[in-house]
Amino acid sequence: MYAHAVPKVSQAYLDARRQQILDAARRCFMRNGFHETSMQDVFAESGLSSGAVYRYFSSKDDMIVAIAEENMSDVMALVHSLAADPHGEGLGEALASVLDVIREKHARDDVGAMAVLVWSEQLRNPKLKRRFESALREMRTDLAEIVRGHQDDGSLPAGANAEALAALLMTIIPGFLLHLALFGADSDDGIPAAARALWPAASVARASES
Amino acid sequence: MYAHAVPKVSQAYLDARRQQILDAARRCFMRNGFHETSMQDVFAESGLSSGAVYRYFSSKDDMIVAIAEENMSDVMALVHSLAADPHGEGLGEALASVLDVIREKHARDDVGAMAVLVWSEQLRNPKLKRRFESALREMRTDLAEIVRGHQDDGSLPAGANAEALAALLMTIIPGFLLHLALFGADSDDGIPAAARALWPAASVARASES
DNA sequence: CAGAACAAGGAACGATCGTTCTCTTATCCC
DNA sequence: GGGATAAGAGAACGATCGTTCCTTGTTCTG
Repeated sequence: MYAHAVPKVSQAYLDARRQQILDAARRCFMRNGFHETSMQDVFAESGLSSGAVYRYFSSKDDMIVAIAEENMSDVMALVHSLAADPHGEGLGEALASVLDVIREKHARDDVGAMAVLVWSEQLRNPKLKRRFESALREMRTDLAEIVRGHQDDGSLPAGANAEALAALLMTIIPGFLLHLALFGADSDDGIPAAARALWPAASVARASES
Repeated sequence: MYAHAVPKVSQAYLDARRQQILDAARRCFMRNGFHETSMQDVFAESGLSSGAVYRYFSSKDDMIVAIAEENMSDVMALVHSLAADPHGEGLGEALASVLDVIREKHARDDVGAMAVLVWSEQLRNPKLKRRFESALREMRTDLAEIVRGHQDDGSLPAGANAEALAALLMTIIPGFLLHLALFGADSDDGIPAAARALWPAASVARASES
């Protein structure tokens, strides 16, 4: 006769508390890394007790995975939305706008530094590793499609393997994330601009060949 | 059990012991990361006692820094030696041979995975951060010189900022290291080949423009 | 051959770790 | 409004951490 297993507080309340813990944990992890951060640090930062936190996360590892996946899908979404909508311009323009958006996101919440933490964690956590592998593969597939488009219009060498070209171009994204983590979002690299210069729009490329 | 306590001993002996500890530590760190590895793990892996290990390294952090710097300068040396001797071919060929050498080194001793650990550590360790920053800057300067050469022979756009182009190309190296750490040295990516296709030697580029 | 010098061994330390458990407080339904 | 129950607090736990320190054994020096 358990007609109603009614919670004592609203779902929205529970969600808010969970997010409050995740936000605090993120700040801690960003400050000290996953394994140099103690649960006591998270309790203090969140303003909650161990009992409360352990109600929402069954272990420290659970929390790490939750945050890692959040960061992973953030970057994924960024790249995917821009890859799906190729802006009509050249490959350089597409790549540059991905990098610009990543830089903005890094200025807002240090996505580069968190990415580095996640890469390192993923080496040891099989669950994260699987997620990360499939995320990268998916991004590479998206990118290969774009590469093929640019091979057709002549702005990329037609003979080359599109998947391999995509894999090469893909490495620029983690490389840029590391660059941001190291030098900051304000660093005066002209990396996106360099991408635009290196792979100009097809019409420009054709014009300059005259 | 073991050859007990060796007194007054040659410098070569001391160096060998130190290296024995570093090698053991490297294996441990590779297996479990820096902070998930305990000193007890290192004692066991090296076959030495805490007393012995602490004679050679004053703290765990000291050991981490020693190993991180070793890995950093390994990669540095690899890239530098190939960058200094540009092989006469195109930019793609130069980049591809750097990547090939890095892949071989990864097959031998997991340089990609260790690099990821170091990046993450460097976020929190100011000493490592400084070393890493200056290492990257140095590599970028080398690379910018090469870029300028290829701008002069027309295989790269002359109008673009050479430093920024170098910074963009640089991101490929950590990106590739991460790729290796994730997918392994045997993964059937054609990334070096893609680099060759993307930036062929100047003569080839000129010939294909006909 | 005595004993100084010193590398290596390993027990032990206090601190801190992640987690559990008990108790209090707040909220809901009837 | 009272009983049931969930949320949260916080003391306490055993384990394990990095490190210290005293001992042991060996080879060198004089």
